[in-house]
Amino acid sequence: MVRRFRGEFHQKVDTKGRVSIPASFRRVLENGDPNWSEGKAPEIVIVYGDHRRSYLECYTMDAAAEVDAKIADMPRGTMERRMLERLFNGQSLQTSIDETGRIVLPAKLRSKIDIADEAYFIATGDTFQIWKTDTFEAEEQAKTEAWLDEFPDDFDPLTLLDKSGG
Amino acid sequence: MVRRFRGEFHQKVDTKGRVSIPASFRRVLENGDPNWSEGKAPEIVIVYGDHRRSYLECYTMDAAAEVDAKIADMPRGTMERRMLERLFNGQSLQTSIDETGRIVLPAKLRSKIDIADEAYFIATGDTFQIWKTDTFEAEEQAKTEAWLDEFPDDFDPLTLLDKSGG
DNA sequence: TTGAAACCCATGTTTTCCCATGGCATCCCT
DNA sequence: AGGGATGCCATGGGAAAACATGGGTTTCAA
Repeated sequence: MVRRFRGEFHQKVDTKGRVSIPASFRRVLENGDPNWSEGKAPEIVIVYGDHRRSYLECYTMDAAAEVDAKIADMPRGTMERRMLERLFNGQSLQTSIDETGRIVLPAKLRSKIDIADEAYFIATGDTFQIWKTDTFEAEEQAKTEAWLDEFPDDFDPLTLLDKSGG
Repeated sequence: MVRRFRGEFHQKVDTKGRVSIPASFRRVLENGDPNWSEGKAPEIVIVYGDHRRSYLECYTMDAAAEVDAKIADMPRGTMERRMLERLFNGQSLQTSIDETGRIVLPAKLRSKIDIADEAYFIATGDTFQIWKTDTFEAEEQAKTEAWLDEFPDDFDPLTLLDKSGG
């Protein structure tokens, strides 16, 4: 029983916006959908956010429900709650994976993250992200490099594990 | 079985006040109407409120019943209850979705939120709202920007989830 | 008796569905 | 150990269904 997304993949996007979800991600989505059973189509929540976000963040149904519950626990009428509702309920899309393992990314989402015929998938634990390859390399890799540069050459990020959370 | 509204849409409003309810919202309204069955017209409750409210808030029948029940639990004769009854029962409208997926927004409601030929729909979880596009952008986006300015450039609002609730 | 609401019909577009194929890894039989 | 057989996977294309939208005509109540 796989619970966490792992790995990175480059997938083709066809003219209709169809993209194959990497098979290993599908297993996680299936397990994370309480309504799913063998032979059925697992569902997924894709958060695209506002103009400043340049990638799509994808949630299993369980993970999305968890976020929804947390939002519902926040006091009504606060700016925080309002903003999160806007982002998570408004600027998002729920869809399902077809029998061939694909989803359709509507033109709106494709143009938002500026992808044409290829998408880059990368796991982030209990969600995964969809990027335009170039954007990811420019934005994220650069950030990572910059961050790592602060440490010695032989620095192992895993040493951080024992510092914070404990 | 979809229970929550998700997404945002721009829909045309014709001269008769007819608007298509986004298909994915219709699925939620159908599921949230105890009297609905295949081929029938799901009902919806639209709360328009007093003069200071610049959007329409739309409830499934179940969600509306839930609010009604909560109001009914309040002590009779209190100002709070009276006010909520006025808002929720008085300043609201129950209607149904026709076979082509549309509702009719009466002239009164259209002029209240000042829409002419386009309406902006945005999900907020167990309800959705209808705005004039310009109003939404002016009021809400501005608030959002102002709020986000307090945070770093790459701030992800979802980080707030783990701060408060815990 | 007129304006608005309800009803019926029509159409272009988008989305979904169904079918098809080549590649790759695995399994299994000899 | 070879070598097909098997099955999942990523991807493509056409047909069918659903969707958003428009227009006319009848109803009905003020």
